[in-house]
Amino acid sequence: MNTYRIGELASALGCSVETLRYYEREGLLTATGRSSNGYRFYNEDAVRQLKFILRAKAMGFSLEDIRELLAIRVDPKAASCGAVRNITEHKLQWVEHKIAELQRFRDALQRMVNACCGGDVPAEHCSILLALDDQHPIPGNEEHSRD
Amino acid sequence: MNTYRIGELASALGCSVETLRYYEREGLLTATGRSSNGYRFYNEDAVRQLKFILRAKAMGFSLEDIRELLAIRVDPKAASCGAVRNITEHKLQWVEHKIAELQRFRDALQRMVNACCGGDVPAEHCSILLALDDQHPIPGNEEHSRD
DNA sequence: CTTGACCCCGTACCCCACTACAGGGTCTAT
DNA sequence: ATAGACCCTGTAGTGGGGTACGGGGTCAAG
Repeated sequence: MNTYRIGELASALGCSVETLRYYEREGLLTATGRSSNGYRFYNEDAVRQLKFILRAKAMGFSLEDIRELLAIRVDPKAASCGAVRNITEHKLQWVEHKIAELQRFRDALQRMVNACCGGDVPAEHCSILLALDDQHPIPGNEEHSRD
Repeated sequence: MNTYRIGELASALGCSVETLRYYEREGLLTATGRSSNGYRFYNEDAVRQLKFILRAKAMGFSLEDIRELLAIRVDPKAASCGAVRNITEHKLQWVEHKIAELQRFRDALQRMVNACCGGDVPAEHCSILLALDDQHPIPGNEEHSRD
């Protein structure tokens, strides 16, 4: 099985060497091992784990969140499939909650954009500014907005 | 016109006195004036501006975004409605991107849960890493999972 | 006239997720 | 044998968005 040195891994997945060492300190990604010269090395499993971390981060998860998500991978032989499913179901609900939250943001922003003429017109009556002022709620803001 | 002291304003709108002083340092909300004793006071305009800031923050705008929006709000004749919409649309796209990624993740978790026997079996195949790894989709779960 | 709530300013500190050194060791090519 | 790329550790700094603290002034009630 081929292995990677820290710099190879970093450039392969587009993060910095310092970030990898930081993740190791934070317990998110421990190197597969050390060569006799003390250099870290990483195998394909580590590569996959790092991919996971970077993706999760791009989704807006904090490193703390990611630490928890990684824990789902509890040493697979020791844990029962049922236990893992419980954790996963719990996380699933949590992710759905996050999605719902973001969708509310999106809907509010969308309503503002829709209501805005967006032209070269002076922004005196800009409906976005008005919406943020909450003087005149944008139509549809309260009526049928069951998310 | 009635005015508020910093503590009154803070408790009225639910932020801390320190935050208000911080916003002043950051140029987001300057007090209407100072009394003879040096105390800041705020009028209704300031109250509305703070409401604006807090709502925008709740929408997910950064203080930097808000600084821009405020500049427009304060002098709406000088700015076009389109400029305001640009900022908002940009944020909107960002949020939509996050939602899409989260949904992908949710689907992966869902597939994991569905594929899991949930029994007392060792969890060797229940890896969240596998679930997110496009190279190794959970068998039989790629066909009808278009949300 | 003291007590306590409120305000002032300045500075330092917090968390998060890095990023940047400094000072050293290792490996490979020339 | 030396240059240059790479690696190590440890510590310090960054930026965003505040929060806490120390030392002091102000003001109304008792």
